[in-house]
Amino acid sequence: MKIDYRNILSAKKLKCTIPRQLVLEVLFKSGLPMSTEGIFLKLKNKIDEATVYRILDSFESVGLVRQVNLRRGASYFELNNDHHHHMVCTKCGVIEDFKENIEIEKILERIVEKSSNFKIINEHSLELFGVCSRCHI
Amino acid sequence: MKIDYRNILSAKKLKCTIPRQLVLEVLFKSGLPMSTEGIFLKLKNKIDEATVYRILDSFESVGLVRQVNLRRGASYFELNNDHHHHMVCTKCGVIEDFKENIEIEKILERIVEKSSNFKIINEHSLELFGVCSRCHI
DNA sequence: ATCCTTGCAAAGATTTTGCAAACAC
DNA sequence: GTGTTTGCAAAATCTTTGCAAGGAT
Repeated sequence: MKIDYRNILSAKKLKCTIPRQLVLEVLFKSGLPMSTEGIFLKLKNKIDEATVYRILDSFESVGLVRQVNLRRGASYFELNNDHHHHMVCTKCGVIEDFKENIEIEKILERIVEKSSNFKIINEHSLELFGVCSRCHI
Repeated sequence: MKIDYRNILSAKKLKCTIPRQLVLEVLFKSGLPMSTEGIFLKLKNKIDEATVYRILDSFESVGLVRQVNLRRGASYFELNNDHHHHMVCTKCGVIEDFKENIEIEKILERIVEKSSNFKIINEHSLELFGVCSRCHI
């Protein structure tokens, strides 16, 4: 199936440029969180690394991507389409997604309601850190 | 109440040095996640910034502190004593803690059990991003 | 035609490293 | 005394910025 990157960008009122389409494509094909450098390397000699930073900024500010905390040196981003979270192996770095859980959502809603201070929560991020079966002795 | 930093360190088999005690003290007194730079500034002229990095590394590897994802430029760390999570205001940066929720823990356990790959989860990190009441129009 | 985006190069910020001196045990 | 940790300075890594040229609508 062919993905219409132009449509995705214009829906977010972003101009449809080659670099933006390329970054979108890389993210769609990867399906996993990627670092700026990772994206840049996939597109070596096609676009500048500073451009990757700027594109991820603009994508994040319109909600196309979200930042993921993988506790590594650099920032990681992934598409913000289906909501899910991650298990990260602290030995080999492999990432496994897990689907958003409706029970957790509800509990979080209640927690926010009880909060003194916060009225609006736009997003949340949940990561589990452990050891995958390949790395487990 | 007086906190015995020496005891905390030796329980983790870390040598009790002045810089380590100072970093511990700053983290205890702050009670909130702090960046390397924040800790360094609190201790200006007492210890080197590279030392702060090395101390946080060693603290993290023995589980004294954990890294927190605040989606800012630098890494943030906090004491790993009582388990809790954070709501972060994306406008002003204020951080509010919320207690770990036993229901969420149980759900996460079940998710891990169902996971194909992961047998051990050591830690998890959950952050909510939104707008606090002061910043909300 | 106009405004936004890109590439390039340079600067800024964050983090790591090597090594000799100082310190903990 | 021995092995670890620290300070300092330098390097490496990650990210942002200014500006002129190029591109999208």
